[in-house]
Amino acid sequence: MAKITTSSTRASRLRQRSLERREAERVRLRDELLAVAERLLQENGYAGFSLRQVAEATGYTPTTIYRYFDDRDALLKTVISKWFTTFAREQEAAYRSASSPRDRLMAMAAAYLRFAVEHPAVYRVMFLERMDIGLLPGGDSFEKDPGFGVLMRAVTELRDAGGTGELDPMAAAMALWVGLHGVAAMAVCSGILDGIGAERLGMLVTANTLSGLAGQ
Amino acid sequence: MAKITTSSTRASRLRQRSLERREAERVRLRDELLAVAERLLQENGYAGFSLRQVAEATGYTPTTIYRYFDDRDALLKTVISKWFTTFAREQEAAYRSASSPRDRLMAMAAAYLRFAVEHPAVYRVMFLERMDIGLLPGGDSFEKDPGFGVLMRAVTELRDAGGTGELDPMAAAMALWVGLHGVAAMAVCSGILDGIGAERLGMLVTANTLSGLAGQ
DNA sequence: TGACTATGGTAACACCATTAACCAAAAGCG
DNA sequence: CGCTTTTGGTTAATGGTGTTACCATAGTCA
Repeated sequence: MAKITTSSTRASRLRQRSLERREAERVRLRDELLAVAERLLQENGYAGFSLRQVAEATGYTPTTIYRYFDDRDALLKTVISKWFTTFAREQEAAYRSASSPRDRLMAMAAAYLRFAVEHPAVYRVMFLERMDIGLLPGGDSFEKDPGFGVLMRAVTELRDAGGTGELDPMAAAMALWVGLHGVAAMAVCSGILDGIGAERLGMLVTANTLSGLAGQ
Repeated sequence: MAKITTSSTRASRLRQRSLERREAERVRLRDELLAVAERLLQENGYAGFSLRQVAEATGYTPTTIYRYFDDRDALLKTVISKWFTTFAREQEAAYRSASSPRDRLMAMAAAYLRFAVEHPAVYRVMFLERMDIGLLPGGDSFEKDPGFGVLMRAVTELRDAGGTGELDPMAAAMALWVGLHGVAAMAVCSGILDGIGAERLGMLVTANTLSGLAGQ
């Protein structure tokens, strides 16, 4: 009886280890697929990122990817969602880097453009080419996104300090955002801003918008 | 002698007519290809517009299109260049619709957003997805584009009226444009602005930028 | 051991742009 | 008129894409 029990637990331990190895290998391959997909996306852009290339780079066949992701969009979505987290973290860091509402917003604007300029292909997918992917809460609840939640917080503080008159914080935040988005879109889509400097123009636009809001 | 001459001119006239018919048929088919390509682009967007579909819709084979255009990009470029002309005409009309620099810029902003909202797929290709296509003069000479030339004119007039301080008109025009572009990009890429109203936000952003510029 | 499942691969379908080879008809010309 | 060349279309093929159905092997577990 004791012998049988021992043997049984030993077998179950072996089985357990095997399961763990399998599971570890599974997440390892999944992570590798994600890493390769991210690299290809940054190198070749959205259009130049294909399942076949991901498969080729990892030494598997394209169909294998379907064991780990529903389809191309699901893979892309997983890659991009990590970037949304990074984006939010950087915005929060910029928020904390200053104390006055105005300085905070200027720091966040600088961080916003830095993100776009440093990761142009990623920015394109996030905010231009695949905005439909649904990682940004749409409609009137987009402030639920962590990255824009901190923007809303800063803008609300600015209003409480009397910096936006009676204007709806949502509208004020939008006004600030679209200016940055315009600069960023220009920067990542064309060379038009190369000579001007996206950061410089972004600071000008943001400062303008802030003083415009102050006059409301 | 006279007879021969007559016969010769008659033959040459027939030949001339034949040439004209051929030429007319050639431009007709070319125009049909352009019209179908434009329609498909507006219906399906840039990604969903293919030579095969254009060929299918016109009753020809895909290869025939290569007799009239170098490749897919050349066809797209021809379609889009007509839209740049339309865009410039609308901007000029907006410019003429008001008399003061400020009113002119507000009217142009409204026209800009109307263009984007009414032709979202076209706007996307022109200013987001295929800005590389080279129809906008790049670098520091982008004011050579007719549509932005009139913007530069209006901004220069605004400066002469004391509306932008000593700020470079180019920078001021950029500041105005990127705000609109941000709103437009948001409008054509997502439903985020559906509840807010792109035109309303665009007017707010433009008014903000103008009052910000006035404080320079 | 035998059934079941998980994870890979193969082959195929349906698209896509692009190119080469080809062919009929028209144009040009002696 | 008859010959050659050019024009305007075709078919066939190359190489790329996402995606699916099916198969084989190996591991899990009764």
